[in-house]
Amino acid sequence: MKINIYDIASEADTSISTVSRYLNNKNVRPDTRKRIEEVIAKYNYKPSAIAKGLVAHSLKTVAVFVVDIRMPHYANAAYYIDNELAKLGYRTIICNTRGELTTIVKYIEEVSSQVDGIIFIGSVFNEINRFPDVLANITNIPVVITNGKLDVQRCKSIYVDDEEGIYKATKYLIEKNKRNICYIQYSNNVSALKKTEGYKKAMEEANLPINIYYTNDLFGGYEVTENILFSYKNVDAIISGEDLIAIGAIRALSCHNIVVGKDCAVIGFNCSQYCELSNPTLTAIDNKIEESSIACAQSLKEMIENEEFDDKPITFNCEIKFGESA
Amino acid sequence: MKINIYDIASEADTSISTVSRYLNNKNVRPDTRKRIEEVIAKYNYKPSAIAKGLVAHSLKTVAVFVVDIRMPHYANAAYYIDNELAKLGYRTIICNTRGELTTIVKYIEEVSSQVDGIIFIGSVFNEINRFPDVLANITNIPVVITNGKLDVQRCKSIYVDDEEGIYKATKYLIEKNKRNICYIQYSNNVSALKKTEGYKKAMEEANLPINIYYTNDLFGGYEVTENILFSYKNVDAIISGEDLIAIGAIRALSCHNIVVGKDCAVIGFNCSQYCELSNPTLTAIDNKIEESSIACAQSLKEMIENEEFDDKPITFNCEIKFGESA
DNA sequence: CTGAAAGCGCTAACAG
DNA sequence: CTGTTAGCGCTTTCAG
Repeated sequence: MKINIYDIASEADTSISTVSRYLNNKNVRPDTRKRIEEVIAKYNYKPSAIAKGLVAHSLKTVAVFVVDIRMPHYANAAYYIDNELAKLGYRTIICNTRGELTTIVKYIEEVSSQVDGIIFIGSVFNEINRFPDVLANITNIPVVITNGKLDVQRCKSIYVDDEEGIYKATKYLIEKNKRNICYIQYSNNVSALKKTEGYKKAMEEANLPINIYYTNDLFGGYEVTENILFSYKNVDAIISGEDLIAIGAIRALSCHNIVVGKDCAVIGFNCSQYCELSNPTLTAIDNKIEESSIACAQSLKEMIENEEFDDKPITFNCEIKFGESA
Repeated sequence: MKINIYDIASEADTSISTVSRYLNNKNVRPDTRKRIEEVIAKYNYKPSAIAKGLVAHSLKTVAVFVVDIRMPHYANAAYYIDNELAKLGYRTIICNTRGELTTIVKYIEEVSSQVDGIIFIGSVFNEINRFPDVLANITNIPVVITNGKLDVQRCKSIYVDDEEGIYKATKYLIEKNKRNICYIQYSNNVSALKKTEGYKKAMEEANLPINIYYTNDLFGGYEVTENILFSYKNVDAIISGEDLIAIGAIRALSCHNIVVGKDCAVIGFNCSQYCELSNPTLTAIDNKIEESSIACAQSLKEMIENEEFDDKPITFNCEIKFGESA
């Protein structure tokens, strides 16, 4: 039933090498070419990418590890990476790990012998360094990681200066005469901690009180803000390391009849599309997802195709993108 | 440099078949097993998934076609599908097509000879039927499509009754004494048109005026609603076939000091996580993304692993999930 | 321009 | 339990 290159060759009365040449756009005499074309059309033959892959030692496929594709940050990253990789001739396998070590390990084991390289999005994946036997799986292929560094031969790091981003945001609020600025930390990976440091640094420099709240729930901004309003009544600004938390904060403030942007400023992080849908629209730190994602894809392609690569990390700086909330 | 099964066999002083048996957890005498294990560990050997795939005629990989992974609906679908497929032993290749025919064609050609099956999310992909030569690419593998049917041998359809969903929502508003209900149609694929039909049907049955507005911009809800407020001042309810449009509508209404949920009701569609972040929270049609996505994954697995399959379409019905906006 | 033959790394009879 | 052998479907020398 399944047609292969031998079938085509015999029916077109030529050799498999000639069919192979035809398939790879090499020189084939017009009449031979015509016969091959007819047989291929007749049987609707498609060469096996797997067999091709065995010879080429590559399926032109890359795995992208994210925490959860439903979160706008990862969805954006996956979108831009897939887009860029497609241009560069690679397919994208998506791995939703939920940040769970067991899931990460399972995906790495399954995928590492099938892909040409791996992109890890997010500092959670630094955890892998603690498990040498897991690391061993990716020792043969190039990897790119954002906001981190893996202890393997061929690893490229793409950094986004999260700390500086939140520092900038905090400074901005201080300049706008905000004095009671709270920070809501979401999760506790390396990036989350750095962001918190940025807040602390700016507040300390200005000799202002530090007030940090925590949540691990992406939709927990509302609840945390209710706590803030209860425990820190004169709050006049809230910053969060994640847009969705900030949007939750806006909702809570509005429910308490606090005019967001005036009575209390709010700044988010990631600059996801939802900033524009928030009411009022959210001011947020733009952490250059598109640029950094494209850099991930391009760097990995370089590493896959050349033994040598520039292992100097790439760093992107954040900017504030203004909405109505601050 | 690259180690293969021959290297392991010779260094462990046994045959490749024995190594193969070891790798596939078959019976191997303890001492032989031990030698093999040592050599494998020494060289950090990982069997090639590609070579395995060539023999098995399968890489245990599935392609999922979406319009844009950044849209919550597709992100959710991709998440649940990846999750379910992972449980079933398959990897997920993601294809962001933006709904562009050329991109769809390109991805199909690249991917069809590499994957065990394809899942198409969304009625846009019905367009493929118009191009027999594209269809020819997927004639050898099983496909699953939501809200559509492709003219290939092995196609399973998973439907979500969008029309009924919007019909239900409209009826509900009518029962709540809303009389000037507008509908905002987003994009114009089969599903979008069906939703509009659901609205029309309910309005006609109740002898109420039909007012349909259009946008192709996922973030265009704000603008359209401004138009509505200008041209149809006594509007008392807005329904949209997409949550983000509805959230934009809420924003516009609020800006005009119209109390959403009281003066004007708003109902969205998809029941994405952002319903809860909206201010006020959005009432929306739950179109069972999790259930239908799992059904996609399971159906495709059945089709991949069995020549026979139940080609009866599966249909899911929508429910209203209440927030504060209606 | 074309064909024969070797090989990519693994699995699966088959005979021992 | 183990080794030999023949593929899986393609690319790539190397002669012709």
